Amino acid sequence: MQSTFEVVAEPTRRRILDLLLTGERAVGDLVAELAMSQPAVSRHLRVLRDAGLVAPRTDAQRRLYRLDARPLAAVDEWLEPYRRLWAGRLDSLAQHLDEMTDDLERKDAR
Amino acid sequence: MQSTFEVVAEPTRRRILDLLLTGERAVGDLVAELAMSQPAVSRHLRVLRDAGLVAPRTDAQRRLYRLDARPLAAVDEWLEPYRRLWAGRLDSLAQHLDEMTDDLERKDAR
DNA sequence: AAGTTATATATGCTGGCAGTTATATTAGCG
DNA sequence: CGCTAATATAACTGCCAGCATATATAACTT
Repeated sequence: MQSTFEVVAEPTRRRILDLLLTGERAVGDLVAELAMSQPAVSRHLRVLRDAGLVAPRTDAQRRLYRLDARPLAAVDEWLEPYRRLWAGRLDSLAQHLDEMTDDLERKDAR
Repeated sequence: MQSTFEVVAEPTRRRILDLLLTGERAVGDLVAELAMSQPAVSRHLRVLRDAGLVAPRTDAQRRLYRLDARPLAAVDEWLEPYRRLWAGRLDSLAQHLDEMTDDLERKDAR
């Protein structure tokens, strides 16, 4: 099994996720929008499914895939310490403190 | 040339970036911390350099590499529309509005 | 039940990536 | 100037990812 990073590194797979942002789609629809064979798309969907990033729903012969963004939180978390490095330096400390406050609130909410 | 996504998908390269978070390091230091041959590490550094994620500074025979996180902003931006999907739904709209306000402020600052 | 539609899996090919060892390069040192 | 140290590049190898074609599976249609 691949990490979320590797799964999302593939351009076509990112494209698929972007398409699913607007709502669920059948495999055929995706094939039409990506210039690629149906098996290739099904394979990418398999990888995305194994990573927990998409989930299929049966509708007659079609499989409608919907997005599940939760695994992407891992990427976001890895990015966290870098974020304040590319942001303006002066307000980075304030931003950091804001984020920590957010974290605490989130923990309280659970 | 690889995209920032692909560059960062490689676990060893992420590890290198993580190590550089605490400050610049010589190649030899990195080799010591990663269980890997020196040429392998130099190769990863080449990829990271080409991606603009690290930059070397000469110190006698050694090359000290420092982090440059700016290219990671592209990853962060791609992540943006997904972020509110894994966040709690109820406050996601407010969060979205906050982010848009931040964007405006950032534009003003430029 | 046979035919059709929609998707998944099998198979084979190919290119590129990450690792190794060997060698080149560059800088300091006696 | 020869020698050592530190890093980069070259050459080779094994492997895996992504693609296409061919085939299997599943569901609907008549």
